[in-house]
Amino acid sequence: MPELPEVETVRRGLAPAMAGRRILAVEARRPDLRFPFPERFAERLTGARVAALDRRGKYLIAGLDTGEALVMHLGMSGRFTVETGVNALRPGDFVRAPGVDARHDHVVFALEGGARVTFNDPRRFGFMDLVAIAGLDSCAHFRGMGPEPLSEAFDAAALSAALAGKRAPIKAALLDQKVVAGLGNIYVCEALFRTRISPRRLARSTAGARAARLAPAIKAVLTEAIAAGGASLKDFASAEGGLGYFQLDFAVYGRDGETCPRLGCGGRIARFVQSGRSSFACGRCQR
DNA sequence: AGGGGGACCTGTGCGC
DNA sequence: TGCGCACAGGTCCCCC
Repeated sequence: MPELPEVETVRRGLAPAMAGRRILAVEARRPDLRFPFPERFAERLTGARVAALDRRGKYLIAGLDTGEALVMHLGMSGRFTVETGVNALRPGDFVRAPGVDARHDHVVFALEGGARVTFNDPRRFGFMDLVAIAGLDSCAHFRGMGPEPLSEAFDAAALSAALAGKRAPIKAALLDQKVVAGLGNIYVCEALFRTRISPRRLARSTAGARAARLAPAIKAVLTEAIAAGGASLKDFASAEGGLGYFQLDFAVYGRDGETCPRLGCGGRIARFVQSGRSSFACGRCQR
């Protein structure tokens, strides 16, 4: 479920249970997710205090007082469940989010303060890693990663410079985490719709005026999505239901065949495949 | 060197 | 009801 807004929503849901707390126990129920867990994964985490829970792009970063950071990625299907007051629960009281199959509970953290945090990931495209905080920015996960789209560093000039000269379609360029961090298939489609740019347009032809429209549109669509995710945080914290991902009203994503929502356009939303992934766009108003 | 396509997994929904 | 196929929010690796 994870593009930047979803990961940020997860971060906000996990922070109260994890930030400032000591990790009392860790259980990794299999040797790997997408990648093998780091050596002595559980031992290196046990007893460590989580200083803060941060996010970079689609990654969650739990900085520890051991000098290491727990780096987590949700992949396509990763999700966390938080149960608070576990000590008060009796056997059988376990509350599970609908649609979450316990067979795919791969990592369980017991936190000081009584919370139990469970990572569930059916497809196992997610992963966890332990990285020295001193070398975090230059580690394999973050080296070369583009700016945070909601930071001041990401503006029209920065985006324009990153797109200049690129022969790839703008769709592919915006999915490239080196151009800007955190965008995925949904929000790229949505940002391109808002700016009336065709996903097929070559990135280099969007440098300049179109990039100047894109940068603020990307910030807006992400900000709105985070606000919508935040609305369902209560559900998340109580481990009931998902994050309201599909409660969000996307203008074009998943709306193949529908009439373009742009007032007065009258075009039709088409689905087509670019570099193996679905794009959704209006053929009339997006150029 | 940059970019496209396949691989990695499991689950779900659809048409037949 | 059952089967096969297409498809799903991401990233890495290989090959051109």
